[in-house]
Amino acid sequence: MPATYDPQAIEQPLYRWWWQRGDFKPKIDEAKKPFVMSMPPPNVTGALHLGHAIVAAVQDALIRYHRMTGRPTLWVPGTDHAGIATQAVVERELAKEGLTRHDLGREKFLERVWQWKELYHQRITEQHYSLGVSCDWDRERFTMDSGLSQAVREAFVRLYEQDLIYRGEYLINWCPRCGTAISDLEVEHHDAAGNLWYVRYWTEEGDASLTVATTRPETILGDTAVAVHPEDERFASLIGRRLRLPIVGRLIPVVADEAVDREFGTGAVKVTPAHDPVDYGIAQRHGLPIINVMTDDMKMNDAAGVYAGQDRYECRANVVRDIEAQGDLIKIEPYQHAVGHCQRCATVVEPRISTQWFVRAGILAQPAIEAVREGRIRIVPERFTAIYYNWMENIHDWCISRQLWWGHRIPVWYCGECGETIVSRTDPSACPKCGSSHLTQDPDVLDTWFSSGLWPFSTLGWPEDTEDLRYFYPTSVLETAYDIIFFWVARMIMMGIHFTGQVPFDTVYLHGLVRNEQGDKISKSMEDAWRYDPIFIIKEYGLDPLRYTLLTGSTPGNDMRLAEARIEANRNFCNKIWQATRFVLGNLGDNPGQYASSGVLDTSTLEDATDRWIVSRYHGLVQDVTRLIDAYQLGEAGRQVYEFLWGDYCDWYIEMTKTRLRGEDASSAQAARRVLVYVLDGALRLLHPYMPFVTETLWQYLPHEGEALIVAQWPQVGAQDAEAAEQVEGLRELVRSIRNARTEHDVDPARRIAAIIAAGQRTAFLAAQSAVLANLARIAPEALSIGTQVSTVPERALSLVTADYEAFLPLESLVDVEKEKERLGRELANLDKELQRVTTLLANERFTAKAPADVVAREREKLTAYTEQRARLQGRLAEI
RNA sequence: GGGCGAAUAGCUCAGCCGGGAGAGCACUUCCCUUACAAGGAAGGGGUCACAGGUUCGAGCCCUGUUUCGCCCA
Repeated sequence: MPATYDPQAIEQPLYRWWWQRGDFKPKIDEAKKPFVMSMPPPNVTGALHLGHAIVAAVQDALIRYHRMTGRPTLWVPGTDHAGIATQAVVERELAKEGLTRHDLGREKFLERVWQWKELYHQRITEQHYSLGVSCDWDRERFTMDSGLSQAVREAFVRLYEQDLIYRGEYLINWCPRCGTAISDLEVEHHDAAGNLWYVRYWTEEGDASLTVATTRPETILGDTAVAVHPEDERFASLIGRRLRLPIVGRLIPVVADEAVDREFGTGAVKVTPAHDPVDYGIAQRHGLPIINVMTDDMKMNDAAGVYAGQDRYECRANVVRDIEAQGDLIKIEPYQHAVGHCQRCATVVEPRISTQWFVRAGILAQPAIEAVREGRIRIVPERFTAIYYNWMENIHDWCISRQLWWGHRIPVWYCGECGETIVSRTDPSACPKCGSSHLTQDPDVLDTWFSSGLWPFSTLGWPEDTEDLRYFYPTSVLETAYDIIFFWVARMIMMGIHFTGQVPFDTVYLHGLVRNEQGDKISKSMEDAWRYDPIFIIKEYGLDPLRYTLLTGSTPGNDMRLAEARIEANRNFCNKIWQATRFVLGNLGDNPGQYASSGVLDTSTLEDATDRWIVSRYHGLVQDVTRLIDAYQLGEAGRQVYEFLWGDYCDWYIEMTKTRLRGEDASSAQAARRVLVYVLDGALRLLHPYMPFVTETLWQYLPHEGEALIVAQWPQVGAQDAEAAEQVEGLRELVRSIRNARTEHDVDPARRIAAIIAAGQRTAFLAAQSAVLANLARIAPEALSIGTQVSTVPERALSLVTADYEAFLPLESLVDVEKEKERLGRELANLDKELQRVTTLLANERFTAKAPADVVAREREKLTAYTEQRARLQGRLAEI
C-alpha cells in the first residue's frame, strides 16, 4: 500500500466501485423495517456550497450507519427547480446581455432556464459524487419531472375540491423586481435608516387638526382613514369626525381601533389599507374603502392623481415637497425601522392588494401540530419544537400563486365565454359548463415550496399507489438545516398528513448552519458563493477530513465556522490511521488471512493483559458510539473514535505490541496480531459513516471477511475486563512518570537506563509486562529489576511514586539531592491537596448519606490509594 | 415587543445523566527511534461572562444582569 494517505487516489474510484456494486440501493426485505431519508433537494439555482456539504455529511453518515446495522436503507436524491430563485439568477444573466425575460417571451425564456437547470443539475450531481453520498441514484427526482408535476396537480385539485385552496383579492407582499407576489416567509426584514414624516391632517371644517407620523408619505394618496386607539383621550373628541387628506383633499373618517400603538409617533396613524397589513386589518373591521395607488412595477397609478406614472420613491419626494409647501409638514425625524426585502433579490417589498391563490393553512396546521404534540414526530434538538408550535399556531393563509414563468403552472382554466373557472387534473379542451373551447390557463405558477412540501411521498410515486410508496413510506428521518423549518419541514408535515394520512417521517433532525470566516450564513445567493465550493477543500485535503470536520465541529442545531486548521488536523488523522494500518499489515507474518476478524472477540480468551485492555476499551467504545449515534450525538461519537484510535490504539497499544511482535513467543505474537486486526477492523467500521473513503480503503487492505466495509456489519458490543483496564492504566502511569523524570533530568532520549521497581500486588502483572515497560520507558532490559518490595534502596537514585508502583532510577551523576527533595516535596504537596479534598468530602456525612453509592465508593478507593502513595512518598523523603 | 442560542485555554470549539476542567491549532523543550516529521516524547496555559440561589457537590439546574448572534411579530 502507498506510504501516505492520498485522498485523490482513492476517493472517486471507490465511489464508482460502490455504485457499480449496487451498494447504494436498498436490499428490500419485507420482514425488516427500512430506514429511509429524502435528500433535501438542492436548488438548481447554482452549485453546491459548504452548507450542502454538511447536509451530505450528516445524512450520509446516518445512512451508512443504518445500512451497516442491516436495515434496508434508502436515500432518495433529487433537485428542486426553485422557481423564484432560479428565475432570478437567469434574469440576472440576461441582464448582462441587456435583456429582460419579456424581450425573450415566456417560451424562449423557459428554454434558457432549462439550459441553466441542465448545467447546474450536472454540476450538483458531480459535486455529490465528490461528497461521497451513498444515495440511490436510480430513484433520483426533480421537482418538475412529469411524475412530480402530476403530484402537484393532484394536490392542488384535491385541496381546491376540499375548499382548502381559494382565489381572492387580499393584501400580499409584492416584489417589484421579480414582478410577483411572495409569501410572508419570503420577506426578510432588515433595519433601514429612514425618516418619520409628521404630517398634519385638518378636520373637514378646518377647526381642528391632528398629526400623523409615517415612514412612507407617498401612501398618503391611498389613505382612507386615520385611526387612533379607542382609549386614547388625546383624540377622543375627533373620533367619528372627518379629516381632509392633505394634497388630495379626500374626506376620510377618524376611526378608533385597538390595533393602534399609542406610543408610536403621535398616537394617530394614517390608514392605507391597500399598502399595509395592519391598515388592511383596520379597514376590514371598519368597512373602509381600499385604494391601490401603485402599479405592478411600483409606479404610481391613476388613483395617485397628478403623481401618476412616478416611481414610488420619486413620488415620495414630491409628496413631501408639496405637503411642505402647503405648510402641513410638521417635522422630519430620522428613524430606524424594519423594511421588508425580497429574500431572493433584496428589493424592497411593497405590500399591496392583489388577486392570488391561497391555501387555508390554519386547517392543515392542526393535525401537524398534534402529530408533534403526540410524539408521532420528534424534533431534534428538542428546543425547535417550541419554535415549530409557535409558528404553526399563528399561521396565516399561504399565498401560493407566483407571477413567474418558471415553475408548475396552476391547473386552472378560465372560460372565455361564460367565465367559468375550471380546476382540473388534466388539461381540459372544452368548458364543462358552456362547452366553449375558448379556455385560457391561469398564467401563474405555484410557489416552489408547494411542490417541495410533497417531496417525501411524491418522490416515492404518490399519487400512484406504488410498491416504493407502500414499503418505504413513511420515511424515517428528515434531516435539514434549521433555517427552513417553516418553509419546508412544517409544510411537509402538513401536506404529508393531509394527503397520505401518515406523518411523512418520525424524526426531524436539524443541524446548524455553516458560516464563513465573517460569520455570515453561506447561501447560493451570495455573489462570492463560488468561494465556498466544497470541491476546493476536497482537492486540497480530501473529502474524509472535510466530512469529519463538519460532523465533529459542532453540536446539533448550532452553527459552525469552518476552521481550515481543523480540516488539516483531520487530514493528519486520516494519515495517522493509514500509518497504523501499514504497521499492522507489516507485522502480520506469512499468513495474514488467518487474522481476519469475525464476530466478537471474548476478552477472557486473551492471555495478555494489554490485549484484554485494548479489547475492553474497544468494546466500551462500540457501546458509547452506538448509543451516541442513536441519540443523534454524531459529533461526540466521532470524537470518541478519534481519541481511541490515536490515543489508545496508536500511542499505546501498537507500541506495547512491538516487543511481542518482534519477540520469541510465537503464540503471544499471534494473539497480538489477532487483536491488532480485530480492534482496527472494528474501529474502521465505527468510523466509516464519518470517513467513508479512507476507512473502506484501509479495510480492504486488512485481512477481512465480507466484500466491502460499506455493507459490513456494525460492531457488536462485547465484554470488558475491568481488572485489565486498571492494570494497564497503572502501567501507563508508571511509563509516563519515568518518561517525565527522564525529560526533567535531561536524560538523552536514546539512552537506556536502569530501574528498580517495587510493584507490590502488581508484581506478577508488571513482571509479565517487563519487556513492554522497558521498551516504552527506554529501560535497559538487563538493568530492570521488578520485585514486590525493594530490599536495598540504591543511593542517589531518582525515586518515583505512582498509585501502583515505586520506582528507583539510579542516575547517580544526574541526581542532586537537594533538588530531589524539592521535587518530592512538591509531589507530596500536590498529593496532600487531593487527599485533603477527598478527606473533607468523605467526612461530610451529608455526602456519604446522599451521594450515590458508586460515587462514594470511588472516593473511598481514592482515599486509600492516596494514603498509600503518600506514605511511600514520605518514606522516600525520609531516606534522602 | 416575544422567543431561542452563544459566552469555557491565545484562536476554533467539545464537555453525555450534576460527581477530580478537555481536544485541535498555536506556544516551550527535546527527538528524523525500521507505521507515521501530515510524526513521537515531556510541558506551560482557564475566576467555565457577571451576581445571587438550589444541592453533600454546579461549567452543567433555577433567577436576574451584561455582551454578541438568530428567529418571530
